[in-house]
Amino acid sequence: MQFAQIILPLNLKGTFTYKVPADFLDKIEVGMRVLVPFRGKKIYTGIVAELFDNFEETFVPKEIINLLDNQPIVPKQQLDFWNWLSSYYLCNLGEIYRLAFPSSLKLESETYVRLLSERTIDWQNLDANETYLLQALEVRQMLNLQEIEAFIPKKEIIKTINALIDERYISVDEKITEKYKAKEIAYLKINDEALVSENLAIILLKLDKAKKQKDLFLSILSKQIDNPDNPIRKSLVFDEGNFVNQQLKSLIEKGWVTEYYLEKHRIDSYEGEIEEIEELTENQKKSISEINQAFEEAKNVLLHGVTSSGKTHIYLEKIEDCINSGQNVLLLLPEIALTKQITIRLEKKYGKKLGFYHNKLTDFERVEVWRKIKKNELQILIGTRNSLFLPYENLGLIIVDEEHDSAYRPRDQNFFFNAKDSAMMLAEFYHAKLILGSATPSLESYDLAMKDKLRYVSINERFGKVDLPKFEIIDIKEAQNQKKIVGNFSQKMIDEINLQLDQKKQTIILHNRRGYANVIECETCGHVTYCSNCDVVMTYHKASNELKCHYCGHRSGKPTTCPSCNSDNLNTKGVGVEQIEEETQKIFSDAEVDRMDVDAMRKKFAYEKLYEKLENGETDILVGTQMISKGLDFDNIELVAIPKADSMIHVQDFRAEERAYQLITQVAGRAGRVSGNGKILIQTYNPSHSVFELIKNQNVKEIYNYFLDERKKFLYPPFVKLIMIELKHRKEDKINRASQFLGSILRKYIPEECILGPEKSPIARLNNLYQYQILLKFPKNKNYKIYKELLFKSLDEFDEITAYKSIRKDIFVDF
DNA sequence: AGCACGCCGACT
DNA sequence: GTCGGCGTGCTC
Repeated sequence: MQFAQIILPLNLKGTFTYKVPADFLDKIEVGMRVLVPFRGKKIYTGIVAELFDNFEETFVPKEIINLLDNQPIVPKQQLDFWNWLSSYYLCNLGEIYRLAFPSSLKLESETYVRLLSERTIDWQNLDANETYLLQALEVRQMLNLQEIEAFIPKKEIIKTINALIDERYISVDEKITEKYKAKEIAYLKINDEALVSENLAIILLKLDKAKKQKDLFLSILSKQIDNPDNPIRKSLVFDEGNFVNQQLKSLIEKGWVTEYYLEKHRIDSYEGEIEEIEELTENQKKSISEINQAFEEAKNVLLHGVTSSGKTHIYLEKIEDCINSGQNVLLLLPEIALTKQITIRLEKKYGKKLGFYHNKLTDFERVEVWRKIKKNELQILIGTRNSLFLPYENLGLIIVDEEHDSAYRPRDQNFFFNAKDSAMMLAEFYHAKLILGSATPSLESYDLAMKDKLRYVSINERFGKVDLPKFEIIDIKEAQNQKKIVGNFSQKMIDEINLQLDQKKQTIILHNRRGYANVIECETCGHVTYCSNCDVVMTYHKASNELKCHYCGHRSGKPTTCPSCNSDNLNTKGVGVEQIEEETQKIFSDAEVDRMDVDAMRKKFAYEKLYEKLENGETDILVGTQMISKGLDFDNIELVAIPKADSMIHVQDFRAEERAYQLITQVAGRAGRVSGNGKILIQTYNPSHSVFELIKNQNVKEIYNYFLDERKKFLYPPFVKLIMIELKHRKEDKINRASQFLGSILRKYIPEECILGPEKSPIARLNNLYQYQILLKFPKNKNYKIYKELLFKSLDEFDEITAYKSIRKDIFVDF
């Protein structure tokens, strides 16, 4: 194979062709890393995507500089997966590669500047920057751009370097440096021949003159004799005896002691005792056998288990099965931080065979996990969506916990993909089994399960037959009419919370809106403050006494008078969680009230502190946003109150009701986990709204059928496939024209009824970029592929207009 | 993506 | 007059 298609870590379409030099012909394989030149001298680490012989020379390909691996680092299954992602989500392979690899595995050449000696420097004719640079280079022969930045302003660097190149004082080169360094720890040992007793006696005699050296020698010796199999840490010996390197050095020079290094793994593994899992209940056993049945039929599973039904136990059992059959497991979680329980359990059982992979790891830690997976040293990997890209060799089972969670499809980073759906494809490429688990499955998964494309396994009873929480709807309008209301709380809700306080039980109040008030409005002229970067009203945060934009993070001080008319008649509109907290504090003045939202949790250890308070029963009432629906498993919570449930429904998003259902049900799951006395109070102006009625009855089938009917009626997933194209640019007229143009291209190929827009995005400007969007509703049959091809074609046609190249284009498939 | 090349405004 | 802005073009 003479030629190779290489994936580069750049957001460019397709792959690039390189020639394989003769030395590598018999070594190179698909999936290996190579160093290739790209655009002048720059060198990148690419991935071999394909090898082939006949190449029609329409251009002269460059040669591969070096082969970095002895064996493929990206398994075949992963490359298939990348290709699928690229075509399904319309993103470039380079973007996927960038996301998949820790950056230390993607060596990139660095530009550095070198002093040439061929001319004597004429210092008179140099400007200040040129003088600085040359002086610096006289001290250190080579400097990289970052180092130069320390003493020359960023803007002037290029100019300075170019001027000096012209004068032939310096030259510019590219250098590749290995970034990853194993963390090494120094150990000491007495050499074998020194240990022979007659030698030992002589040594000790000789050391009589050097007291400190003798002490050091003896200190090492005693440790080595006490524990011959344990390596002796140098730092430990030094700390104990206050030794210094010079003393060690002379012992080494005399050939009595050796200093050696061992690689330390940055990630500490669990070293405690290993524990067996508990016995399963009848219900759980039944689910297991249903799952086994499904696996035998080569079907994947949707495990729909009410909160605290013990889904985790079932995962553990299936993980065990998979490992016993000699294969490995990937357990995906929406976010690693909040899911302690399963981790602890698995850690106790699998110890060092368990690995973690998530965004909080440093790059080097990621590399270590990569290597361990590659070497097949881990049997279980627990991780967030990025762990889909690890180089598994022997994957037998993928579990996606909380499969409905929107953290699997974040909209604001990289290219868009849904980790849950991607996991299903990955499982297919590996011929691995898959379990999606949730107490509130996404409608899409539920629909698949009803069609038996996923096997539906449900557990509708809590672990230990604990009763499920009861739901009650409070008509706030009626309460208002009867004047039985304080602020946002009906008397009924207040009474119920007081009842809990009397019994020393804890209460959760859910209000899913950050800040104190949505807006500060001038009552005189109607002025409201908009974010300077976005087309969004700033939210008032009382706790920090400022206005915040929840979209770009912009902050500004709280105005005391109207910025427009100077009136001091300012009023707040729209209730945020801070205000609910304030009211709660006022109404239940003796209770300890805490708030849990992104703003309150920003401080270091805020979460840990709050968690402890809750655990110790110090907190009586916890007020929070959707954050409180995750990971708070406390036995003493019995009441969940939702004073303004309507705010969750009145969001313009076709998933709003589904999300409201999921959020309420998830929070409800926190109540009465042990006692079975859980109670959920939902306050609303629309007590007869179908969603609330359905939630109250908790009839899963009815709820999902209702959602499905709605989606069918208004043509939304799972009945159609949605693709959103979002165009962004600093100039509104440009983006307007461009999106109209893209719309017209699309209409040329695709039927009118499939295309909505272009129109301004609900947030017309974000971070100073104007946004327009086009929504595509494609049929969910064989035509989907055809339409998608046509979409490809349209986008290509759009890209040909050079004037629109600077427009940012984000594509959200199945968003 | 990023980097070079090329054509128009505000300054020594 | 220049410096530097960013629109445009290209990368195997």
